[in-house]
Amino acid sequence: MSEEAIPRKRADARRNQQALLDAAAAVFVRSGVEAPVRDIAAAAGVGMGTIYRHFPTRADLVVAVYRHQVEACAEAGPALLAGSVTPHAALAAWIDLFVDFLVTKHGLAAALHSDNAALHAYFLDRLIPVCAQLLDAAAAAGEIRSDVTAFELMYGVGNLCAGVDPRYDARRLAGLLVTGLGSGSGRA
Amino acid sequence: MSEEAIPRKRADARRNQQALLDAAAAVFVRSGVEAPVRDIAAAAGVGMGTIYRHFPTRADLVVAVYRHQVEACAEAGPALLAGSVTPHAALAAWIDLFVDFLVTKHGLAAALHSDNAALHAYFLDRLIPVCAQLLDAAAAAGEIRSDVTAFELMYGVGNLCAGVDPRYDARRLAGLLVTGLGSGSGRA
DNA sequence: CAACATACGGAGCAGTGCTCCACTTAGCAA
DNA sequence: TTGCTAAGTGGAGCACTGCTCCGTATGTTG
Repeated sequence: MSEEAIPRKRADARRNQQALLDAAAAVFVRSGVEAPVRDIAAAAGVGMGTIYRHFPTRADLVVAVYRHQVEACAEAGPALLAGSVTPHAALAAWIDLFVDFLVTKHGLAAALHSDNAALHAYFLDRLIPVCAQLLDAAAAAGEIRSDVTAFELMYGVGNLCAGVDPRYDARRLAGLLVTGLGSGSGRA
Repeated sequence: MSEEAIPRKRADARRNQQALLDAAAAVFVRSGVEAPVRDIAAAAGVGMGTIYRHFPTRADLVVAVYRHQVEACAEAGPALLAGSVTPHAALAAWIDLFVDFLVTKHGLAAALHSDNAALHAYFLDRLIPVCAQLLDAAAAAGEIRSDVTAFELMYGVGNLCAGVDPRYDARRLAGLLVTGLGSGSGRA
C-alpha cells in the first residue's frame, strides 16, 4: 500500500543519490565534514545542481551520511542501561560511545556549531531523549545531581569533542564531566 | 638607548592602528570575532591594505584587542591562589573568570578552534602556566587527581565555551569539570 | 619648500556556498 | 521502434569571503 504512495524516482536519480552518499562519506573522511561542495559533487561525478536537489542543505547531506551511526548510538542507550551495574555507569559508557562517534568524524563536532543549526538540531533531537533517560535513571538512583539537563550535557560533550590536538583527549574530559555529575550527590 | 632602536612610526600610521583597534573592538561586539575584515576596515575608516599592514593575520588583531583582558585573567591566578581557602576553590574561581571572559566575547571560543592556530597558541601560552600553577597547588594539597594537564583543562574549558544557546550555561558545565577533577581524590 | 621614504586604499584574485535555467534523458504510450 | 514529456542534470554565474599588490597620497626631514 505504501508502494504506490512513494512515486518511484527515476533510476538515474536514485543512482546519483547513492553515488553522492558514497562520495560524501569518502570525502568527509579525507577532507573533513567541511569539505567544499564542489569536491563532493566532483567525487560523485555529478554537477552542483544535483547535489543541492537531493540534499537541499549541507546539513541534509551530513545527516544522511551519518544517520545510521546516530541511530546506533541512540539505540545503544537503553541497551546500556539494561546491561550496566548502575545507571551512572551506563551514562558514562553511553557518553563514551557518543564521544567516540564524534571524534572519529574529522571536524563533525566543530561543524555542529559554526554554521549548521539544522545539523545540530538533528543530533540533539535524536540523542537528547536517550540522554535524558539515562540521566533520569541515574538521578532516580540518587547517583547524580539532577540540576543538569540532557540538553546541557549533550551540548557540552559535543563542544568538548571539537578539539583535534593530539595532547587533548576528549574522552577523558567528557569522563570528567560525568564524574563531576556524580559528585553532586555526595558533596558539601 | 632603546629610544632610537624603535624608529617612531609616522603619526598617521599610529593613528590608524589605534582606530583599527577601537573599530575592531566595536565590530567584534556587534558582529562577533569572525566579522568580515572589510567591515572592520570600513568601521575604522581605512582600506583593506592598512589593516593587513598593521595586523598581518586576523589573529594578531584579535590578540591585540583582547590582550589586556587576557593579561588580567593571567594575573588573577596567583591572586586567587593567595586569597582562597583552598587551591581547589581558587582553581574553580579562576576557571569561572576565564569562562566569563570567553562567553562575553561573542564567538571568541569558536574562533579559537576553527581557523586561528596562532590565536589559540597565544591564549594557551599565556594562560596554561597560570592554570598549571593552580592545578599543581590543588594536586599538592591532595584535593584533585593529578592526571589531567593544564593544557587539557584549558582546552576543554575553551571548548565548553563555544556554545551560544540560551539553555546552555558554559559556566555550569565548566564547574562540573572542575568538580569532576576533585572527585578523583576520593573516588573508587 | 622640496624630495623621498612611509603608509594608504581599494581593485583584483582565488576560493567559498548556493541558485537558476537551458538542456538532456529516462520512462512510457502508441 | 519511435516520439513525447516531465523529471533530472550540470555548470555558469552571483554574492560573499580572505588576502595581495602596487600606483598614489602624505608625513617627515633637511
